[in-house]
Amino acid sequence: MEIFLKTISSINDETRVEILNFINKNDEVCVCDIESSFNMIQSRISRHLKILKDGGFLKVDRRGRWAFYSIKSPLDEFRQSILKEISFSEVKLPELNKGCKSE
Amino acid sequence: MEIFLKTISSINDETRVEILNFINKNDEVCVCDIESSFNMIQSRISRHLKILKDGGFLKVDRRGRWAFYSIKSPLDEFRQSILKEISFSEVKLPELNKGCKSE
DNA sequence: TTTATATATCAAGATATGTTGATGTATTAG
DNA sequence: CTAATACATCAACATATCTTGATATATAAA
Repeated sequence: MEIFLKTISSINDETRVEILNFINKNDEVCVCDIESSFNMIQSRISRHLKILKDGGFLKVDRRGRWAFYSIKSPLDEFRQSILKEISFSEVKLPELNKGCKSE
Repeated sequence: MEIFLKTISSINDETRVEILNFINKNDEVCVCDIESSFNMIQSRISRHLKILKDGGFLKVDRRGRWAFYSIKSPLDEFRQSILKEISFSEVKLPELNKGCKSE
């Protein structure tokens, strides 16, 4: 039950659904790209990413000073059905906007 | 998006997940049966039932002075997958306890 | 028609969650 | 080593949600 509710609460927020859909469509993105694509401050993005990760949807790969987030793989059937439902739900999908100042 | 979030928020609560699972296992129950099976006050049960109904999971059939709740039928694939996941999630399932004083 | 039962809804208080700005940590460029 | 960049976390405030007790409505029994 705990895991189920953690999964559900992680997607019980408009911003997180949009971020999850964004990552799902863009394969792998770093925090500053999400930040500039959504025009939201970094602490907000970071918090939501943590919740989505704890909800079992995302994985992180830290390379250099960046944290690259992508859909966890393999993803169980239930979370897959959620991603599918989200992609059918006309969620706002901003353009990918590279926000990092270095490389 | 609105519908998706309404669906998700309706199951983002331990009590509602338990009630939903309870109704799913018992086919059709009235409010006072849920009230006495869960040992919760009526206004609380009533509120949660409304939210689950608005979330697209339940339907009501009013007969006499009772309101009988059951799983909405037909149920779309996404909500079906949620019910399935709940039944796999070791949710507390109280005994059906008839709570109505009349008949 | 008066009363009891079944259910719904509302207001108030308690609790949980989201947003922001500040600060902490890690990595890398200079 | 110092400074800049990328990211995480925390405290404070704002907002949303849940619980309870009171009240409203509807049905049916007496």
